[in-house]
Amino acid sequence: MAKFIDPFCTKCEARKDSCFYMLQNGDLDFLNSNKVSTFYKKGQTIFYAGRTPTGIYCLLNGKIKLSKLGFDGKEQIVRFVLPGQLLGIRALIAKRSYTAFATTLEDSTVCFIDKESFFKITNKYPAITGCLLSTLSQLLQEAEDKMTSMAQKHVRERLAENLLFLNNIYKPVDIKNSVETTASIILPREDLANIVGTATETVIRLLSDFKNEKLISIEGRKIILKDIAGLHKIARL
DNA sequence: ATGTTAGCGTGCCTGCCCAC
DNA sequence: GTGGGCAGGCACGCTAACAT
Repeated sequence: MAKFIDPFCTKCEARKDSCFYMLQNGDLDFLNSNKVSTFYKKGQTIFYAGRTPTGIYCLLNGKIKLSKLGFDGKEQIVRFVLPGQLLGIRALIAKRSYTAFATTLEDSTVCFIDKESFFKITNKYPAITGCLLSTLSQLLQEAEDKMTSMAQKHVRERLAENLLFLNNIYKPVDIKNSVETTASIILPREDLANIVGTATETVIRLLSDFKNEKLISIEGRKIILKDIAGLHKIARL
């Protein structure tokens, strides 16, 4: 279980994965004195759709899901946020309200930087703006891929695709670059269904099929991928 | 130790889409 | 029009985790 830690930005492990990696010591001190670190327990909401952003959030440790509610009140998970990634950047830059809910998937520590301080830093470092543009482009690419997948793939294919995606999310940092190594995915079936865009029962049935086909193993709530190549084939990747 | 709750798994039924 | 496949929804039972 994650513990609350409030490091100086100079010592922040997550910073090397963020757009703030190029900041010099003086500016790190400035960032450090203008950030507020908050510890959230699993399942807590960081911000709600409709709220006006007053700054940005940077995830220090833990995992966060960004989700939207459909017309019928059904949740759709649109993205995961990992340590070092920024949260709420699109709404802040677009000067719009948040369009999604941010909820912790596990105990997490989040740093909040008010928008004045954030824009002061980005104005001084054009490279950060470049990094943000790159990040937003990547998010757009992912959204387009997801849209295509939802429109053209069957639930079975989408589930395989998302299991492979989650495998990367849940990999420990030290084996992150290993293609074949698998992780234990610990996510409620309901959340999995909300990512795939289907019903919980359908996910349970398909997971059971995958298990019988020896593509995965299930230990309680843990899902472990056994046949990465097989899942790739099903997902048509 | 016991009761409660949340999550998981399964069966059954229904609706939609497509091929014939 | 009909049958088959796919997917969703509802109901129910089981189990593990949690609270008292």
